[in-house]
Amino acid sequence: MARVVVDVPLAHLDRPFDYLVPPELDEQVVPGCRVKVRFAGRRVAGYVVERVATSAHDKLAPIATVVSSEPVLRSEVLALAREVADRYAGSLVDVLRLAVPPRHARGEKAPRPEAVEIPDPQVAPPQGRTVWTALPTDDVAREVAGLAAATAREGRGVVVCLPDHRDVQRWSATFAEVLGPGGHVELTAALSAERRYRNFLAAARGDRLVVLGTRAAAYAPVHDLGLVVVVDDGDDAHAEPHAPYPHTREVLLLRSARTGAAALLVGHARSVEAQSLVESGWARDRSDDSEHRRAAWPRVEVTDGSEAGTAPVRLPQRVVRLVRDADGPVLVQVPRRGYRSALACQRCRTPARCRVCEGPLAQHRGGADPVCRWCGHSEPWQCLHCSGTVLRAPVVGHVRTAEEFARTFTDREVVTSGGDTVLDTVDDPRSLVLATPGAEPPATGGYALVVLLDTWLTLSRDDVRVVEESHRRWFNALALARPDGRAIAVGEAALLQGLVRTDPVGVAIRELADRTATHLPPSGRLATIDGPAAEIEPLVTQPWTPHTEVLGPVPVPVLSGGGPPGEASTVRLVLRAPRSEGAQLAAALRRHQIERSAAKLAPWRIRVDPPTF
DNA sequence: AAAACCATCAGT
DNA sequence: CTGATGGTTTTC
Repeated sequence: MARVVVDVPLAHLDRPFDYLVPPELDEQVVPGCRVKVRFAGRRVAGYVVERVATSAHDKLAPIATVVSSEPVLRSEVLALAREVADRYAGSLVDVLRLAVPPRHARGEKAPRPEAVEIPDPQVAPPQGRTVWTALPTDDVAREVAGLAAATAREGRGVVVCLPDHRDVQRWSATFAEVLGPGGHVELTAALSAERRYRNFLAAARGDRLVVLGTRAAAYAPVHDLGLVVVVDDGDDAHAEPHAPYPHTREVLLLRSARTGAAALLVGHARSVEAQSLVESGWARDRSDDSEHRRAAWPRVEVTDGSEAGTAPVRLPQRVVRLVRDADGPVLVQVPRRGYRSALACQRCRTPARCRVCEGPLAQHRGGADPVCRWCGHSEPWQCLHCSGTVLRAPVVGHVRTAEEFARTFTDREVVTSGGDTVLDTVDDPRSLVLATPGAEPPATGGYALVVLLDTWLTLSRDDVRVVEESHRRWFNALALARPDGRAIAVGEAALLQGLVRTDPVGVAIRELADRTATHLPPSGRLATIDGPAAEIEPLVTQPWTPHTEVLGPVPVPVLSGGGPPGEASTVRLVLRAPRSEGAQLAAALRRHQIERSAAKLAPWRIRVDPPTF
């Protein structure tokens, strides 16, 4: 007999089913292989998870066919996927869809790659768990490649996850240098189906020990895992957009915990989650003191854009002067337009928060009382700081930034990077690059000057993570400056102290304290449930866990491409629980989904610890 | 989408 | 009590 996980998404069928193995298939049915079975009259795909001698069930159906004997679902990955599904109140097969790429027959038949010898990097394999907040002068890719080489030379596997495939390509070049040709494989969705499956199999078969990839690579079936690395874990590309919405950092931390593999979170900025791991003692802190930081980061100055006797301008004279004086490429970071901005006090610019739950406020019609986006509470607003009663919603006009810059700096080669035209690198010293956050191309030798425009606009985003996320973007841009480079930010100095001191850890410490005070992740556990108002409203009185606090329901902002028009309105419930009750909360959410799927009702959309909400 | 399950009821 | 019937539930 064989225990089979069937590929059906229904929550109440999220468990293995037993099947008879016909004698002629006996040798082919191995744990981890793909099979087809008859399930409720239908032929469905499945994975064999175990061969067993007995079953609690008496009338077993036979396995219909073996798709392939290739064991693509290793037991370590299966256990990880189960843990991820439980943590996020989702189904195992939903996680397996992320973990195991589609089969490609040609890729499976292709000859296996030859064994290679990895050069000795002359460093010890890493141990324990580390949060490394790197300086611009650190060659992070090369150092991580060295750690990977040291681990692989001991016969142990390595998984390195980067935000997007552009980063993977850059790092891959460095890995090829350090580990030699064939020392590692890439695993990203940008690869062809065949290439992706071949690389996956190279890891699954133990032919390659080092995997470099994007979020799906977190489940790479490398043998004897020895090291997991998450690069720039604050980047929202690490958050999986498909149910159950797992985050690469959490997946790899779970994996490190269950296998005992060393773990490294590295980036130029520090996420509050990383800081929380340091403060709880779970991970070691690797960061630099202010003296080393001053030497390695560019000097940052702030200008508020106010010229003598005039209103603040977008491109202050001080910035124009620095750009004119810069002898080398210049990077100008321009925040993307189209953010939903948070409401703030017109007079003192203090962000407007709900008096009941500290949630962000939204104003649906001008002049109407603001409504809390978390708990729905509404009342006339008054600023807690200055008692002002007028709210402002920062709005930015349509500015043709590139044209404006080309006119101002006629001796510069003005280029843009962002949206669907992202530059890989820049090497003309006359270049002035206008880039949106995350799309900044590295310049050969580094930038002479980095300009951060409109920091007030970046900071006005309506999002719990604004401060953390803004600083992450700024530090990543600043890290592209050359060692003697300079930087200038246009904004309010009082709000940019962490930036001026180039102190990513300080920013993370303050933000984490803030999260702790409001019982938000990572200090607390948070979940959101989206569903039809009639179904969600009764949940308000539900006893979730002893200390779960229920906020809302509130209308779901905008469901882009969601349900058919005219469908009953969707609302969102927000649940806040202590971290210690996280598993209990996820289990309670899961029980609702099971009940619903058994009753043939559409599942609710449930997110546990969403990066933003 | 088939099979198993279950309640109901006519006919003994 | 049995067997036929039809709707519901389960899904190995």
